[in-house]
Amino acid sequence: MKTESSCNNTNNEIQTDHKNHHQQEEQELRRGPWTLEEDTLLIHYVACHGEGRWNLLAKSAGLKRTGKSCRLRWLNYLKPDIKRGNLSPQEQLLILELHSKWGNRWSKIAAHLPGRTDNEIKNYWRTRVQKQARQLNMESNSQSFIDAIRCFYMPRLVEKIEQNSSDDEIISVSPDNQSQIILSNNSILVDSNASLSYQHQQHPTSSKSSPLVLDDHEPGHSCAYDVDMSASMPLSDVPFDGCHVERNDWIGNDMAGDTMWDLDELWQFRK
DNA sequence: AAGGCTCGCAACCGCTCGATT
DNA sequence: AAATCGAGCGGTTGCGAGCCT
Repeated sequence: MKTESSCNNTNNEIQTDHKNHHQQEEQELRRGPWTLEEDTLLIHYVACHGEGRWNLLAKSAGLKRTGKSCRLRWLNYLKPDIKRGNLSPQEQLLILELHSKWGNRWSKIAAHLPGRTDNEIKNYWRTRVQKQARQLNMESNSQSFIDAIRCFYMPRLVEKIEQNSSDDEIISVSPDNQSQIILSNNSILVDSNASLSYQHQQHPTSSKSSPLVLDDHEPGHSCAYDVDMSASMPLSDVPFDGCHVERNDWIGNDMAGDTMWDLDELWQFRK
């Protein structure tokens, strides 16, 4: 008959063994970039058994990865319908619009962009859009920046899209077919609830259309700009309270050649 | 040429939620 | 009802590539 202490010893040994085994498993788990072999294993396993039960999948497939890691690798990289390459102006426009509606609901936004992942959209927002906010000395979630997006960047995107198409064009349709973005002559209509509509208007001092009016300024000094709401789109009832930027933040920065955030272009609309 | 810096992207982490036991 | 587990989400980090000085 075992004494209590011997039972405890046995239990302790079992617990220690279990702990060691667990630690060993933890140590064996791979992290970091996926190898070609791992990708092949995962693709082959999913092809044979389908997605889901990721922890089980990881073990069964012989992958020394967590289920989470496998899931992420599959959804963000290996899945066959993943789109690669730069986001088109249409996609960028849609992201901006949907983000204004839903905020950081990346997966929800991604659901409206076939082939794009939530991770990709999140990265786009953080690296491109938030960078612009920083350069404007704005909070990326501030009303001022939202208005700057609506009043300047989104119309720019619409222009770019228009340059590539002459007729009415449906840019995007939601998965449930309840909403869509339609590009028409000089305007863009977003979703069935008419949450947003753009009308391009001619700027009085420019041959280009723009709702944005910039105050005059001296190079190297701070400047302020305001949006001329009379020349703006009807969507925004929220007053744009202006912002202050350093010219040095704009000129000579590496975004000047960017297809979306052409800051030199922005300066052309100064009074 | 080389070292430092910045940027973009892939991957990880912590948390939450819903289903199951 | 509580515990457990799988899945998903959003925030954050780390690293490689390219750029700058």
